Amino acid sequence: MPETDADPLAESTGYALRRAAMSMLGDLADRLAAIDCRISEVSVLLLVNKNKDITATQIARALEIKRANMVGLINRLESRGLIKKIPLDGKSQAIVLTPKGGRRSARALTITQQFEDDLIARVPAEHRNHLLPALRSLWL
Amino acid sequence: MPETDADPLAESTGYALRRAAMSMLGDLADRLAAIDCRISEVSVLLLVNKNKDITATQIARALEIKRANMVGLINRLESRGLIKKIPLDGKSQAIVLTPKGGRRSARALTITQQFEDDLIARVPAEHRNHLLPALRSLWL
DNA sequence: TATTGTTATACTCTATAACTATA
DNA sequence: TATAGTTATAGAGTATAACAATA
Repeated sequence: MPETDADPLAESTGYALRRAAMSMLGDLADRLAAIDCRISEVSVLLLVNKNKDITATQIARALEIKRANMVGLINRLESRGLIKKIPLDGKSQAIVLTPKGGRRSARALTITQQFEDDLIARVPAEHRNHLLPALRSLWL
Repeated sequence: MPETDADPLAESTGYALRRAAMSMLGDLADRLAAIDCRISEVSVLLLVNKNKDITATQIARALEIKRANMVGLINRLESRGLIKKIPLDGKSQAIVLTPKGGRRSARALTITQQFEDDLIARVPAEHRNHLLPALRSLWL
């Protein structure tokens, strides 16, 4: 059976970057299904946990999510009782974790840290310490 | 002005991988707009150019695209006169480049090779040779 | 029976434009 | 004037289930 010749994609760092990211995101999404959360939702929970009285706009800037797309994300977390909104003034509102959200955030942190350990363990030792700096150099 | 504390995301290889891939894909998509092609379309053109009489199902396997999602992709390329379908038997059909598709594929290759060079150039020299093998180890 | 191509459908993520109210 | 939150909308990628025709 003749295999397809994937060149020049096979030698492409860009293509490998996309495939590695897709693979990684699929794995992480599967693990986060255990706490009924999407990757984007967990990103918000962890960020809110670390930053008291952060606003939706600040979250959007930190995660490079468009403000318009924060609305559904925040509302979904709020409707599940994981976060609540607290008015800071007439215009801004802080996003804070509820007790339930705090517990969910803690579980999310456990899962993501284990995920991170497993991810790094798959990289051969001689390349391991180069990966994060290399990725950061591409992270405009 | 207090900045947001993005930890633990800031130290996460998984997060950096996602951000690097998103940044890279955005850059590439911008460059491919010059030849009015999406990234997925160019992937198909380059693959078809390298593999004579490849079928849509084989393309789908090589690029890890679901067969159902190949239909629109192939039809869009066909309606623009870049590829044509040639029956192999009553069930399978080869996807081949038209002359116009061949020229488009050549331009796509020039753009993607320049893109690749620019991408690699952004990685500090001491990490450069480690990136591709590290990514491949994560590419399940 | 398994495979190819296809239709239909749905969900996620991303993106822009424009509106309201407030700083 | 600029910013925060929001609405509406659209495009792109990805996913599954199911079907007809053919190997």
